[in-house]
Amino acid sequence: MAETGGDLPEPPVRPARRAATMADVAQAIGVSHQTVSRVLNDPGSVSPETTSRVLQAIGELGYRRNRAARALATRRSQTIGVVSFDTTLYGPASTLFGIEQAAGEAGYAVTVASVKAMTEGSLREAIDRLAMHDVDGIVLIAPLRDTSTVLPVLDPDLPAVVVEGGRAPGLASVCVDQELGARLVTRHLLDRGARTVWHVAGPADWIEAESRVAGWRDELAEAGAEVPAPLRGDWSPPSGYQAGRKLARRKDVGAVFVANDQMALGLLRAFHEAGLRIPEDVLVAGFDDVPEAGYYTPPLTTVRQDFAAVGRRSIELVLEQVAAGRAAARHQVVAPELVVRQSTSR
Amino acid sequence: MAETGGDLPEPPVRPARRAATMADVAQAIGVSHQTVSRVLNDPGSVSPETTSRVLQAIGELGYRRNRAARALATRRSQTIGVVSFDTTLYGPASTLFGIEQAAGEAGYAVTVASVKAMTEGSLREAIDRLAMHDVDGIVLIAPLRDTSTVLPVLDPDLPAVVVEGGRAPGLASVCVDQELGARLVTRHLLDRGARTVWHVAGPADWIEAESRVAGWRDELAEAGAEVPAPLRGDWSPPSGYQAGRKLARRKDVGAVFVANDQMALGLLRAFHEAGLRIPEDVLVAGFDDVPEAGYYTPPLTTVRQDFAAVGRRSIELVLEQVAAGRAAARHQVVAPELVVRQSTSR
DNA sequence: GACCGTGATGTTAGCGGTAACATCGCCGGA
DNA sequence: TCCGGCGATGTTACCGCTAACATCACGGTC
Repeated sequence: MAETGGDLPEPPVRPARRAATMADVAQAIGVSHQTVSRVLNDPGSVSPETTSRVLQAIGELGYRRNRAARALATRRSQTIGVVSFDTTLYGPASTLFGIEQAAGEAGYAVTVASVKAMTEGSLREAIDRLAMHDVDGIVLIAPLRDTSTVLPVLDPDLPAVVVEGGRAPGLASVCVDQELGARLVTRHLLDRGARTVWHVAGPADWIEAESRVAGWRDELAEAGAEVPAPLRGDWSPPSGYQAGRKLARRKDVGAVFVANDQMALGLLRAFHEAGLRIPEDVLVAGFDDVPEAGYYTPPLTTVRQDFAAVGRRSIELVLEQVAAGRAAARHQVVAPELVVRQSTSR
Repeated sequence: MAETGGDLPEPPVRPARRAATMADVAQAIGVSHQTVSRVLNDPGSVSPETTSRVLQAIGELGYRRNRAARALATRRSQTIGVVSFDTTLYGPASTLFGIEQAAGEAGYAVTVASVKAMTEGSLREAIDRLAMHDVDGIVLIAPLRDTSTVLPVLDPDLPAVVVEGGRAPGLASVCVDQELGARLVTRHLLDRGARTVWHVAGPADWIEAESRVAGWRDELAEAGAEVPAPLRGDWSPPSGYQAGRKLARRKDVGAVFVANDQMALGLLRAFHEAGLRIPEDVLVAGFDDVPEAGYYTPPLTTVRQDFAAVGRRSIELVLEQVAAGRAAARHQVVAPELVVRQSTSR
């Protein structure tokens, strides 16, 4: 996309004083700037005596690398771009935190572009904003089932990892094993005496939601239990509340698996208002293990996702591609963990 | 702080092909690269005919600005650094989201450095990581009362804004009016018939916590009500739970103002376990208005903070300083809003 | 007709670094 | 003793852009 005048802000006033450069360090001790560069980047190629003189001068002059110059010379920015859906939600916020920690440890900066809707248009706009900052790679937290919105907006030459998304040809990806998590919690509810398990699912176009539906459905089928039609939510507490009101009107609901903890909270609210006791009357379980889940009324059984591990793995994969100079369609899966609390303990 | 060899990752393989440059665009239509630069940065200084030829060539060649070169030439990176405490918490995550949106609209990238503890050491490390990326300004989400940990780590020449922090000489800042929020909710509880209001406060060294204590205390004093000693939490649900257990043992607790919604959730849990009914037996209110607060059992009265506005104001202030080339110790206050729900409706 | 000012565009240099090629001295082998 | 190789360091050029200075043509005024 071409930029035109007016898109960027006016370059502001230059800083009052400039920092020491390699040329300054070199001149101070009578070596070439190339020698200073070698000390920092290829230390074995400089004699120990010269190396220590250079390091001392660096310390005395307060020299600090100039990222812009290095990026220009190497054509690399040491920056990873992250495109994410709503980062005030616990899952994306936690994944982003993990990404930022892992990137920092690898010496990379993280630039974030958030999108409000996972449409091709808003993804393209976010990726264009990142491309303007010459990121070396992209981590795309795009939990959509349909990767047809993702592939057209990615530059095939730019290293990329999709997190919690569908398997796309040629793309690396990291995800938590959603189906396994759903199976674990469904099995748990059946083991606690439920004849079948109702399900409040996430949005139909989210691959996480679909995987959880698949895991719940498969586990029920394998147990020979009836498979009721799932209800649909949008991850928010109000949508869980509405689903809870519907389920509360039925007489045959003994257990509910809710696709995330926030909707589970809404559902608990609705059941409470309808006079249902958890877990005496209905077993309830969620997914995610948000920090508050242990303090719901009652404390919620849930499936814990290791978002920090997801963040670390995605940085590992994207930097592997950056270092190799080419894409690598590797796929990594992080295991979930069932956390049993009072909402299923009767 | 001087960098030495080994601190940065090995510069990776260069991209396979290089993007079009201004020189390419210029050569394609027979003008100078300076003319191309003028079209993008000073459009009024080039004739309309030449301007349209340049823009067409830019589109055809897929020219995209090179940020590193421009940063080197102007000594500006168009990047704002954000230092924040735990960005998986709702407040910091929401503020960060607001900052990222506002910066994007102003044509700036945001680079984030998260810290786990608000100590001088970890703040310095985070700011050093940002300085390595030559940020043009810093937004420091540092809700500590004692700015003595903040001032030593900030470069006086680097534009900075402190968010939710103490007033420090020479620093710009943005905050929500915490005292006002605390007064509003305390007044509300008194108006609902409480003879006095107990308080579960945040950590003693957080300025938000102290401001909320001050607002609660002042409102009680003005109402001629007894001022009980506040209990201390650390913002987490478990700490609210412990406070709730202590309060539940007393016979004289008719209303509690909890310093955030997560601790309020824990306190509600403890009261429930002790057989106390909210709001029949005790009125309970929180602070923040997290999205789940409306679905607590019962739905929680709380004080809503406009984190998005905080984010926008902080970007406005930091970019004002960047443009002016000097610090401006302006201070902006965002008003809170009382949200009344069932936990105080009897 | 000459001269001066101004708008439009071109030329040159530098921002701070890395990479490629050059130079020099020393050491070992013939 | 001479020559070649290699380690350590220096020199030059370039990365892509902006800024400062230069050039040219045209129009207006004297």
